[in-house]
Amino acid sequence: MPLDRIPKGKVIACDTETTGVYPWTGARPFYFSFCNPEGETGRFRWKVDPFTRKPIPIEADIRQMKDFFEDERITKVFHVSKFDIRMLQFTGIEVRGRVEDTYFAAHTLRTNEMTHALKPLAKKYVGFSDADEKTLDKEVSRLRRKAKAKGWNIGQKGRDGKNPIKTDMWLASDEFLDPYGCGDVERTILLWKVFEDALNNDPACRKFYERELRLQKVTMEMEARGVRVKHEIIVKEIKNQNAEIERCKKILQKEIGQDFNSNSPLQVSAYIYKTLGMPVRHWTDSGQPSVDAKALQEIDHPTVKVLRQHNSAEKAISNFFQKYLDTAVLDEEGCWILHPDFNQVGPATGRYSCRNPNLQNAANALSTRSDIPIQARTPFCPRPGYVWLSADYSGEEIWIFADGSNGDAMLRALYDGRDLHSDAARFIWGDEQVDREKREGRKTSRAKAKMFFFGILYGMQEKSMAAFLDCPRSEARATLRRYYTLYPNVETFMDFIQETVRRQGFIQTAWGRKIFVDPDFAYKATNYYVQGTGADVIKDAMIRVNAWFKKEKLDAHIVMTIHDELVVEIRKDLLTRAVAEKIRALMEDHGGNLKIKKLPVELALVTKRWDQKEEHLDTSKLG
DNA sequence: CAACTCTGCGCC
DNA sequence: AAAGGGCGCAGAGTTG
Repeated sequence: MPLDRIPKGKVIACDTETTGVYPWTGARPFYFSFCNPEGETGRFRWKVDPFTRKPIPIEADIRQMKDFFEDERITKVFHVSKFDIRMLQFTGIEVRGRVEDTYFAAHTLRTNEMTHALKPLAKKYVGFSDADEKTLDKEVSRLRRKAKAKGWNIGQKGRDGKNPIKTDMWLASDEFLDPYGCGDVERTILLWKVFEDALNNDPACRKFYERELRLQKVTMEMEARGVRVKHEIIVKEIKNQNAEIERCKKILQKEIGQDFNSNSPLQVSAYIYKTLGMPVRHWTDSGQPSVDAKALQEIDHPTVKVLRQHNSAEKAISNFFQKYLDTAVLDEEGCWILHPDFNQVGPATGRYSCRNPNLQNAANALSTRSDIPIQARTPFCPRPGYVWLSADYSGEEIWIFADGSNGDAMLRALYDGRDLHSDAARFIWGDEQVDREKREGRKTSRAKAKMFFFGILYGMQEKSMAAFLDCPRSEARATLRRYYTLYPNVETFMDFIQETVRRQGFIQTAWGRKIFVDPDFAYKATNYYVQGTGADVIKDAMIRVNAWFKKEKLDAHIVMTIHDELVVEIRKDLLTRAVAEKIRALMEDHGGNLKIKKLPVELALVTKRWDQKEEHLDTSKLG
């Protein structure tokens, strides 16, 4: 049985159970558990009002927890500390002193772990059974049905898309909840013992673990600040897209059938390949005839065009605008704000990922390759009195590639400010073709050369390359050879990286951070190097930029991080030339981890709406 | 009903 | 032998 207090110790694992995952709309903790290295557990449990879902705090517990969490001498260990620290903040409890995080540790030590969730990790590394979760899940499912009948306010699906069972643990009795709640802190402390040793034995690894801990403060500020969206624009966009859906639906029902569902790949496939009798040219991974955009684009048929317009409109609503509407919250100033959930160590490469909503994939009609573009950035805008400075590393991948591979020709071209993809297009397909396209206002060859580079980087094989270039394999091979002649480092670097993976099972970014790669998938490793190094670049930059804002007490805030881009919200009158250039310089400085002098950063300005970004900001025009 | 896979698609 | 990398999201369809 857990104690009704916090066990003694210098290092304590902590966890909270909550009424939801989204504190911005009222989710709060109602269960707080603790475990010391000796395995003694303790917990506080508060009642939850079944109609408001609000936990009823006990003042004495809060006082005890404040004494504990504010005590700088005690190390607190969490699994995904960001979540618990924020939940505690919303309860009026500040977490001070050293924080350790088994989630960060797991990811830093083994980037290729199947999952970094607490229960599977504990099962794998310390043999801790995960049976308690299933037992509790079953009980909560049962109680949810009873609660529903009583008219209680039980968790709805939505917002996070997660199982609402996880948000209704407050329904369970101690008998069911304690083994689970205290199980998690027991797992955490056991895992920490293992991971702490591992980190101590690997100082290089610890360096990156420490960086994640420092970066988390930046992440939490970024999320708390959030991103403003205009509610009325979202509503208007949904209305417009709905009208488009209705228009398309009428045509599709008339042409194909009353109950035709264009969201069903199965039904679309039947229509395209059976009813219309089109030849199958594209296949899905599992060998089914594909009806993706690429396949449909090749079919010149009026109804198919309507089908694609319909799907685009549906996606605009479901994937973007509806999600924004569902997750936006009203702040004190009357602005609608999105508070996304950034994951610092989601991707295996060390990049950030983002969800609820994902701000890293907001459709941008200006840069999309689709011929039916979605414009999802229209509702995004700076807060009143602020502007956005959008700073992105221009051509980051190719700079990192050239740097890592010591590509003389590539570096020379980059330093000369040449357009590498244009050069490559000329080299591969000839001046005549490129010049002709230029006169006709097209950039087909250049775009193809760019895709060619990324294809190589992503490990594209000859077969796909031939399909991409629409030529026989022999010709694709010849084209690749010519590309290698222009940039010899591409071939040697790819070979070197893949050989490294086969030999040692991991690669190292320019920062020296290890990324583990399955030797059977060595072709992925070159991209891992570039993507992973890019992650190192922006993570260091975020820490520097944020620290400088703090030091200068500047009313400026990072609001988004999009792989090679930072969006900074800054009070309008503070965005001077000096400030803009300082941000640029802080980002361009790679701390000597690259051989090149700097990674060039381009600045852009957003004053009204994200989709009306003014590119190539000339900072000399600022005050 | 919840959890899973498959398909497709937006971004870098 | 075969493979274009990394994500999050939603809907359809299946499974238990």
